[in-house]
Amino acid sequence: MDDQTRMLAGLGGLGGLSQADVGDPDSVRKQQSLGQPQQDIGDILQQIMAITDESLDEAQARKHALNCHRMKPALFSVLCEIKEKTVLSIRGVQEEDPPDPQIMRLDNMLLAEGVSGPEKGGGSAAAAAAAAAAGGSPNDGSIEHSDYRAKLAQIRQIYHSELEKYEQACSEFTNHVMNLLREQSRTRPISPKEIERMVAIIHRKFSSIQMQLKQSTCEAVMILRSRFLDARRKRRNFNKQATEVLNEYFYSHLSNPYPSEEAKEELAKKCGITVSQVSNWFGNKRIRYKKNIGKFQEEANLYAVKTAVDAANVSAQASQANSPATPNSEEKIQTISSD
DNA sequence: TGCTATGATTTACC
DNA sequence: GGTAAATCATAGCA
Repeated sequence: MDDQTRMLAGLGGLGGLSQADVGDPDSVRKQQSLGQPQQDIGDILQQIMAITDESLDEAQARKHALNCHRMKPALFSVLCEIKEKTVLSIRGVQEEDPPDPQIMRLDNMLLAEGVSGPEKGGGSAAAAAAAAAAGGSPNDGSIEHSDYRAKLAQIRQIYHSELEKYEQACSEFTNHVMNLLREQSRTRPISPKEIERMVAIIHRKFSSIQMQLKQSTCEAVMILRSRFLDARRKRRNFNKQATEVLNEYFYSHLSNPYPSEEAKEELAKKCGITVSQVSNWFGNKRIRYKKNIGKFQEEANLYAVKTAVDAANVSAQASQANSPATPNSEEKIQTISSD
């Protein structure tokens, strides 16, 4: 059974028009002359099928006549219904697509990096996280931090402007297609559902372009991040005073050169570096000292002397402080208790 | 420019 | 999670 015959068979409910009636033009004309309502439909269909054999002018005139025919809306409604049933049975399953996991991943990443979603300081959280991961000094962090934020803001701006362009193009194309289909629905049966389906197809096509945009934005953020981290990686020697403070602690605790967390914090504060830098320094120092004690002997002696001198100075100050004019702590306790 | 010193990172171990 | 050991990468100097 071909398409036309199938469609005509489906029209059985509309006035009891039989396939034989429709298939035979003579029979249609005969019935038309009898004034039966089904003859109208048969005639219309016959004219539709014959339209391709006619000249353009004839066809236009015929089209106009058909458009104005009183039975046209009913016929199109039935044709739409049949079309809907056949199309839905084929495509219905494909339409309920779950959200694309890749798009979801990209969305989550762009949101976490502060590129999409509400603006929250141009991704300062990400910058701070990157800085923390690098364990960089708090002193030089601000310049690179603001640089990172500026670059991220630039990416964000490009992303949003491209997204806007994409949405505009998508909506323009959708409107164009919808208008076209509405226009065509005057001459061929197109249901609103079919238009909706077409819109969904267009959106699916455009979403693949959107995914490419999201993907390239993610790549740009990744490159920026790695560059930012690489920049933090650049080594800068600690200043002389900081190295001296660290060495003093190291050589005065040579039997156990493992500063506690509190000591590390204290040293970090004194040297103007981070606790993790203090840990790195002690880690490097321990292993390098152990590997080549001979080389570090001179340095060790130097700091031993320095420590001894400092200790002597402290004790001299203490003994001065403990002179009869000022009572020592034991005497203080006694004084307090006697009160 | 090559060498050494040194801060940072990585990997494995406890 | 802290540390040892190896390694990387760069600053600084002759």
